[in-house]
Amino acid sequence: MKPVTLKQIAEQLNISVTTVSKALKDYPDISKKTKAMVKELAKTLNYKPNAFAVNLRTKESKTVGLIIPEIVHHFFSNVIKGIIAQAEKKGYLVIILQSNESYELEKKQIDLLLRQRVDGILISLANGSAEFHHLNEVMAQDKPLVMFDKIAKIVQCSKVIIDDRKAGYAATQHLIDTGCKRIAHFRGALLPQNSIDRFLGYKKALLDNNMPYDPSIVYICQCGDRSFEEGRENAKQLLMDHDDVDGIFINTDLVAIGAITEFNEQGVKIPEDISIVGFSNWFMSSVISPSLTTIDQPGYEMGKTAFKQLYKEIQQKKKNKAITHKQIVLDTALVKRASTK
Amino acid sequence: MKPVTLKQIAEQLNISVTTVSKALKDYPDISKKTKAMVKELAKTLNYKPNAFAVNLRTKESKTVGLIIPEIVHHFFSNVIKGIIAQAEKKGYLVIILQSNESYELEKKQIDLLLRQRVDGILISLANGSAEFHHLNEVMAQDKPLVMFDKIAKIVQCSKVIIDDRKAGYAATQHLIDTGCKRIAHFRGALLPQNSIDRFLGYKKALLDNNMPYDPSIVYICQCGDRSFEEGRENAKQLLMDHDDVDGIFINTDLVAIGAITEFNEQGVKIPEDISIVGFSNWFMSSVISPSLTTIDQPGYEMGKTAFKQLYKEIQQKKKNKAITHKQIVLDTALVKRASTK
DNA sequence: CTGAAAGCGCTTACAG
DNA sequence: CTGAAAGCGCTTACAG
Repeated sequence: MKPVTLKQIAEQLNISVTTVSKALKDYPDISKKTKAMVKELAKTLNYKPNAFAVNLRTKESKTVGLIIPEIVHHFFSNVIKGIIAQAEKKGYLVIILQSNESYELEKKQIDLLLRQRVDGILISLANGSAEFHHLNEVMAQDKPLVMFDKIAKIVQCSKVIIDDRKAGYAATQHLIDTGCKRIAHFRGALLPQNSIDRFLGYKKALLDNNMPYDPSIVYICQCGDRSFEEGRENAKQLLMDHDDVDGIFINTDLVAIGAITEFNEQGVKIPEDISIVGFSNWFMSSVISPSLTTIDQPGYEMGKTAFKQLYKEIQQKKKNKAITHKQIVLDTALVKRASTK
Repeated sequence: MKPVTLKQIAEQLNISVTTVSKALKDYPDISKKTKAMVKELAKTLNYKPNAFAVNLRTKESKTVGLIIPEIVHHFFSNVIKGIIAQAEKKGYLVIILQSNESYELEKKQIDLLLRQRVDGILISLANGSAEFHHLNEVMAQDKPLVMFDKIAKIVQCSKVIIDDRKAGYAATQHLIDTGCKRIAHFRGALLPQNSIDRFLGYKKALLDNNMPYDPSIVYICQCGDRSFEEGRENAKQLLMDHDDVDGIFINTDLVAIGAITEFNEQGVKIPEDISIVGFSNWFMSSVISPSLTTIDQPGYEMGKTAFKQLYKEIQQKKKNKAITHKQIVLDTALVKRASTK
């Protein structure tokens, strides 16, 4: 059974396609009688407008694209949920693509979305992305672009982020306040702005408290698929190289959970021997033992906010107004649990 | 900057739109010279075909819809990942919608996807869905539909599932094999087929082992947003009502983790006082303490398989062949950990 | 209040 | 080897 078209309705009713179209959209210049007649038949025939045809005419797809590094991820799946919820409210559909932390894929996916003529794009960058020509291309086409969480400062578009530096500072300060004397850091990969900023917050907190910054107790993890294993490995290495460390600020909860698992197995007491602060407040951080002190990062809200901003820019563009970029910083909060004193 | 069209390329080259279109698609009846010329200019101008126009002509959208009860969910996010990965391989985009376990929303979303003229739909049902007219409508339009995980037996379409009854049986048998004498069950909501089947597997294992089935130690949870809390509440109730229970088979890991948390707090020893088997093998089940024995449910593979089947049916439809429905059952495995003896 | 006509950007059967 | 023409299903400015 092929979908019903306006033409079929028009023919059955012996009126023009124009009138049918206008009647369904409640144009004021159509008689009540005609409207009622058309609407009834449309309902009976289960008419659904062909989105392609509408889009082609109106140059609007009511669809946005979302590129995200990883879907199986507590934080990002909350962001997705927020975006989809907000998009649905405004009558938009969301096409989701996973970049797998690959710059090449990300580039290809931007191209796919542009072909698809989405009305706007939401993106959280892959770790590997250090070159942004593909993003500038989006903007060159006057297509609204909003970055969130993993952003590039240099790209001129709206951004929704948290203050990673401040949050990293708060996490480290908490370790200091609870008596830690030698604090290590498991940082994220080198490129992403947020792992840089969390690290800088860590460093600043140390210096502000007259504690020496020692690069030999800063460990790196890629925070991809192997986050949990990286946490274990770094913890193991740390115990071997620096058994005087009594606190660690860890870039991501999943890495922190790996570290906790390793410490538990080796009989290192948390927080007595070593205190740990994570980052992101994944659900599982509240149920492991000891439960993890961490920084709460509002994923759902970030998704909602990012879509709202994108929507605003889409509207601006529709009205031929200049698109105004905005940087929105969401609040984070330290969640104290059992992994710190 | 507006997107470049075929017409613009044609004008610049002083040839027809037809020729440009054919050249870009490597039709054999276009000269090599023309092809080279067209392709070069297309590249320079950064030409991207307008998907709406193509779709309108070809009646294909190269897009599929996915409706899922919940996105922030270890199992489902793995399914999504599998679907997207497979879709990308075949050049398809995926529009994701979350039904929030609501039948009304699900119905509305099916309608949205049909308007969008997606080439096919993948769905895992909301708990509340007991009426399937919206799904039959999809099939009435000859639109391929594949259900996965949360299915309705009565709907005539392809399905990708696990054998929940067998898995529930295996989980319960494991409790029996490890010495449990009185085994409770925390089942899922009443409607979904898989919570029914897991329950039936539990029941059959009891009977096959000459153990009495006692409905008073079967607790229900909705397994929605409040899974964790439901696990705690049920565990608390169980301790009050039936302190002779020494084993529980729990419908979902997240509920089981709630129960474990409650037992830990109340000083009930796992597995000495009570053994627990969960279902789904969420990542966090391996890191909590005690780690949770559970049934591994292959989410990523389920997503891949579901898309593959959908793709097959889309191809069949394109060739005007009859669509052949298939029920695919994926393997599960018991993962033994510390919550059972 | 109604409708003929143009056009969105493509594809493809057909003619030459 | 190339191109004119029709058409996919809509929307909307315009005429009557």
